[in-house]
Amino acid sequence: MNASRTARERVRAEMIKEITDVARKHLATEGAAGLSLRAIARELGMVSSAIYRYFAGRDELLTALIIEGYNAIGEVVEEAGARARQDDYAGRWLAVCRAVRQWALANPHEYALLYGSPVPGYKAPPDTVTPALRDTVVYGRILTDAYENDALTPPDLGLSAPTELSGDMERVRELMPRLPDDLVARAVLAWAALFGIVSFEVFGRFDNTIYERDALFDHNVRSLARLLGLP
Amino acid sequence: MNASRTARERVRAEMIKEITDVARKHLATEGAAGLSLRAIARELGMVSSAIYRYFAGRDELLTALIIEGYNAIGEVVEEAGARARQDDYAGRWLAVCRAVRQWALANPHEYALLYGSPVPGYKAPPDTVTPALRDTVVYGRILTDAYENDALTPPDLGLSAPTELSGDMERVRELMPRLPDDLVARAVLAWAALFGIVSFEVFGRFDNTIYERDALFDHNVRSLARLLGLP
DNA sequence: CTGATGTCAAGAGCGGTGCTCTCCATTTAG
DNA sequence: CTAAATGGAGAGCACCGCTCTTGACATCAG
Repeated sequence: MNASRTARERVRAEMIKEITDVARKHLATEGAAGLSLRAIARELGMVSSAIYRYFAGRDELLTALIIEGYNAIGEVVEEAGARARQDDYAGRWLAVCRAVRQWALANPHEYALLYGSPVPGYKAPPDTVTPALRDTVVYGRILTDAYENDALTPPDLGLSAPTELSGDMERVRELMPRLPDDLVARAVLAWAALFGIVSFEVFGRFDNTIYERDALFDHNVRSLARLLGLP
Repeated sequence: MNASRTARERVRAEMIKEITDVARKHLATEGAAGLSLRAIARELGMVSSAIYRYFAGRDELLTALIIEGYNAIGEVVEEAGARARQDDYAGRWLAVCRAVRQWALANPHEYALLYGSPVPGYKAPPDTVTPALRDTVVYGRILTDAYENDALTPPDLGLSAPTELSGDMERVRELMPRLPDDLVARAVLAWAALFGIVSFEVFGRFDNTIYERDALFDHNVRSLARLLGLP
């Protein structure tokens, strides 16, 4: 009976996978706004109402795609970070940044779904939190590794993080243990800057102006590395 | 006859303004995806098809809102930059950054429309280009002013912009004349970083982690100022 | 003043959407 | 074997963008 029950659940899981596969394909071509349950059902040869046996609605399907997306970018970032020589912290940072950018350029609509405007009316459920942090975890580990091996030598900017930030910095420190507040603040800045650069490029803000995008990206990311104190 | 024709055109212009006003209100509450021509018409007490006398379709209305948005943020940025002491370049930079952030926080949906994911299938017409650059023009002027008064002393990061970027940097230099390539590259980085930070905050990426957002923003923006060489 | 012209609101209608509900065949569990 | 759970199909609701036709009205030329 356990086997038969598993049989049903297996076909159900397969159905869910088919739906999300088609949905991801539509998302890639049309964007999140163009994601239509009816179109998905049509492509799967079933009627639209049948989709509701598997997803409570459009939002739930979107959530599944968001989680998949975070895991996808998290995975490429993890792999990129792992491929670099582990004691080459700047190299790991560069690899991570390139992985983020490459994935974003290859999957612009998914990137927009994850890092662009939030879908109005859509509230991210808690299950998205962990996948959403996969890439950031890799980033944090690089910084902590570098810091513990005395490989972080950030340039003095004549600034230090205000003490009122200590609570916030403490929370961020979960991702990058042991770093002092000043460095945590810089880490947040660099991470936000990375996605600012990538978003500018993916969302078309470089059109008709910047053409040597690989070179500019690498250069900017290296500048951020220096800001963080990576050699 | 000219007067009468103007009379007609005046009521037409007023109609257009009423439509965009209502549309902006809906945009602010529902977001771009929830912008409905029918709902706008309903609120104006007319039938949806009448809207098409003034706008060719949803996209054209969206374009009007985008242009208005760019002008709105451009205006607050211009004013903020003008209010600061003109020889206080770092102060002007800080004022501009704060203006961007404040406007974004006050108008999150409009900000998302301008700097978030592009609306799928929507192609920005050329009329949006000039308004889109209003804020950036202010930014460029600050940098050029500072540079010409020898007030830009960027820290040496041991990097210089690769020569293949010279063409791109030349184009960007239209906004910030005379700056050397290295500084132009840093300027692009800092500008993208600014919008990265603001987007993180507006799009909810700081939720449950960062609470002292004013302080963190100011600190990060000051760090960027140092990176640019602003005192 | 009259007739032609241009403008615009209204309404009907098309094809699309998310979502709900009922009906029914099949599969599963006891 | 029977009762319950499952899931597909279909109809239908309210909404959407958009198009087309119709009729009221204001403007203009003769």
